[in-house]
Parts: sequence; C-alpha cells; structure tokens
Amino acid sequence: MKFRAIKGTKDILPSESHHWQWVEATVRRTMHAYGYREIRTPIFEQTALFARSIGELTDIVSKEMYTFLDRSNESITLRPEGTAATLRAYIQHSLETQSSLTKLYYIGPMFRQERPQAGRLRQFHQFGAEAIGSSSPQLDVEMMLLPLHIYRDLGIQQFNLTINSVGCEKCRPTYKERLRSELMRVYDKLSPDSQRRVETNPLRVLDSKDENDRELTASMPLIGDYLCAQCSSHFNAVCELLEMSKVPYTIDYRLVRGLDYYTKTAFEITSTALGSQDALAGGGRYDLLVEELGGKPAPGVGFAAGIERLLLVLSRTNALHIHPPVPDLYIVALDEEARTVAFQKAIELRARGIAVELDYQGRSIKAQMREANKQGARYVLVLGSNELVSGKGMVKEMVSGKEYEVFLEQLELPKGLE
RNA sequence: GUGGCCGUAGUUCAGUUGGUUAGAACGCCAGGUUGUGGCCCUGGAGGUCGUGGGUUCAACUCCCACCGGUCACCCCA
Repeated sequence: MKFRAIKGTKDILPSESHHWQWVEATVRRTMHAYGYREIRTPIFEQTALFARSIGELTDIVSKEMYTFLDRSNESITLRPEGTAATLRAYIQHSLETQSSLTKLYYIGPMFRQERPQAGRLRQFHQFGAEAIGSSSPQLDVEMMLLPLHIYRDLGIQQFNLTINSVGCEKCRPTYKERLRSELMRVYDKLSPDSQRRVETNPLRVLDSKDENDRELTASMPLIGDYLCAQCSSHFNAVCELLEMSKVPYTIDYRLVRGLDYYTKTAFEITSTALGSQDALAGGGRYDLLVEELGGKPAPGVGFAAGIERLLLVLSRTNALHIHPPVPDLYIVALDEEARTVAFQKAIELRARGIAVELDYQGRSIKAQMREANKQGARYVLVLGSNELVSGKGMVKEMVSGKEYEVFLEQLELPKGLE
C-alpha cells in the first residue's frame, strides 16, 4: 500500500460519520440553548498569535505545534486549540461593539504533534465556547454546565468535574515564588520531569504523578491559601453556584492547566472510561488574554472538549445507539427499459425530498433485494415489464413484508414517508 | 519526545520445535429454475504474512532497522 493517512490522523468513514453528526447536532442544539453562536475561524494563524496567548514556554507552543514557513516566508501554525483564534477574530472584528457580552462556540479540527495513542491524535476535533465581556462567576459555571449538559444528552453517565482557582496577576506570583523556593529545598530529590518544571511551571510539580514527588510536596503550600480577596470570593461564588446547580464536583488545589492564559477558575472534566488520556474537557477564566492580544481589556471564560475522546467513551460504554440514515425507497428494476423508468422515478421522488436508492449495475432481482435489505430501505418498488405495461406496481414495506398497490404515473408512498 | 508490547485476507483471529500449494469466521460477489430481501445451503474473489535488510539449505515463524498501532510516562481534548 503506497499512501496512508499521516501518523496520528484518522479518516472518519461512513460507518462512523453518522455518530459524529449526532454529536455535532447535540452540541449545536445545546450551545443554542445557552445562547452561544457559532464562529468559524481559519485552521491556521500567524505563529505569534499562539505563542503570545498560550505561552512560549508551554509544551504546546515549545514542542507540539505544526509550524512552517509559507511561500512568503511567513511563519504559519495549524491551530493547536480554539481560544486564541476566536479571540483574535473577536478583536479583529470589534465584536465588543455589537454587544457588551459576546458568547461564541466553535467545532473543528485542532493540531498537535504528540506521540499518538488512543484518545490522542495529531489532528483531533474539539468543540468549545468562549464568553467575553463579563467576569460573572455564573459564566464560569455555565462553561462547566455546557459540556456536562451535552454529555448527559449523549448518554454519558460517569464523569468527574474537578475545579480550582489558579489566582490572578496579583496573588499568583507571590504564591509561585513561595512554592518555588520550597521546591528548591528538595530540588535534588525531585524527578527529572519535576526539576524541569520548577523553572517553567512550578504549580505543575504539585500535579506530578511520581510517587516520590507527591510525598515531597505533600505538605507544601497550596494556591488556595494564597488567593487574594477578589479571587477567593470569586472562587467561593463559583462553588456556591455549582452547589445550587446540584452538580457534583471536587476541588483540587493541585489542578493546573497547560495554557498560561488562565486566571482564577480552572476546571477539568474526566472520564474513568478512558485510560491515561482521561480529560474529556477543560477550561477556565482568562481575564487578561484579550488585552494581551491587543484588544480592549475584557474578561473572558471558556472551555474546550475533545470529540474523539467523547466518542471513545460512548463506544466503550456501549452508548452509541444512533443508526445510519436509510433510504426511504429502493427501486428494483428488472430490465433495461425498467432501469430507465426507475431512474426517472428516482429523480422525481428525490425532488420531493424522498431518499431513493437504486441499482446501477444491472444486477439480478435477488441481488437488488438483498441490497435494499442491507441498506435498510423502508420500502421497495419492483419495476418490470408488467408494471410498465399496466402502469401499476406494488410497493413493499420491508419490515412487515406487506405490499401496497401504487400507480406509477403519480407515485404515492404510504403515508408518513413525506 | 522517552520506555514496554503488538503488526497474518476488508474485519476479528488461527498458523505445530523455521521445512513443501498460509487457514477459519464474519464481510464481499454469484448461484440455490419460472419476477422479491432478512435464515439456510453451495461456489467464488480476496493475503508481496507492515516495509526493508540480515541469519539459514530453508522464515509468517530467529535478528536488526524503519513504518504503523497500542500501553505507560510526558502532555492534554
């Protein structure tokens, strides 16, 4: 075999595209219910946009982006996430002048060059939402409710919501330095990964999976104790709203996000049906990002959710019940003349919105009936010389085997079809 | 990116201590007489045994590299 899809990319074949359509339709319906409108941005942007928003030192920017020079020697990057481009568009088109609060959602492919494994592809798909222009904790909670609502609608039973506050520009630096100095005391005993993180992202050391690291950091100060009054009350408000919404959640003061732009609220939704790649969705508040990207200062909050992982959970919990679409009518034709009439009838019926399928290969009646059955056609009409002469035929309802007489001139299908 | 495991028909797999024409099931195609599917029966097509080297008289079976997948780490959706 000469050509194959690039490592870490996948073809979505007809046997599963209907599952995707179902998920996407559910996402759109729910987004609408929460007042979000779709935005579609290009899948590539100037590299600097991502470096600026996500953070130069993050793993995503420093080693996972698909970055290349185009023919004009401009550095281009395939988007690794959706927020940066969404905010860029928000700023570029001055959406803040349209209304004081902008609520947007997106669905589409993202790109990150990581080592692939189940639930982690190089081209993967996310849906997500952004609310720009308000610092209300209600929106923080809405960002958690949105994906949870979608998961419930799709039939996912088990998930865990974990939240934290990562502070703001006033309180985080103080905590960060305090933590870093604590970490330096045990630096030599930390795992190599954590040693690296002490410099780049000390908060992340607390999130280490290394047993020894966990012991070393067990009694170290947590961000929760260092939040400023504003961050603290915001976080409390978020917790209260979650209580009110009756959404189970846990607070994890060690939770950190991989993107630098988060302030205050950070959260993650995980599923036990997944392996090590267990994050279904993640998000948080980014009150400084719009300004950082050159826009008029505006607070914002958002989330992103992975579609492949969502489908993985659904298939592992046997929750994929959606069937592919079927033809309303399959026309079986027995000879050349009948095939011409069948084609003509198909054109007429399709024009009326009826899904009609027929044989294009001159196959036997048996083969055509089998095909109609395999495709799940609801009705079958057999056309042969008898029908062409009499102008009448029988439409057979496949599930019951019952047959109804119809006139070919003005073909009517049993009611309920149109 | 690091380490472990895996890689045989479209799919899921079998394949004896390396030894002649690589099998099954499902799927696909065609038949089972006169114009009607689902079950059943029969037949057929389909594989350079991931790719490339090497060891050997001989390799799908051993070794190496690469490619792909997968598990964990890393990271995250």
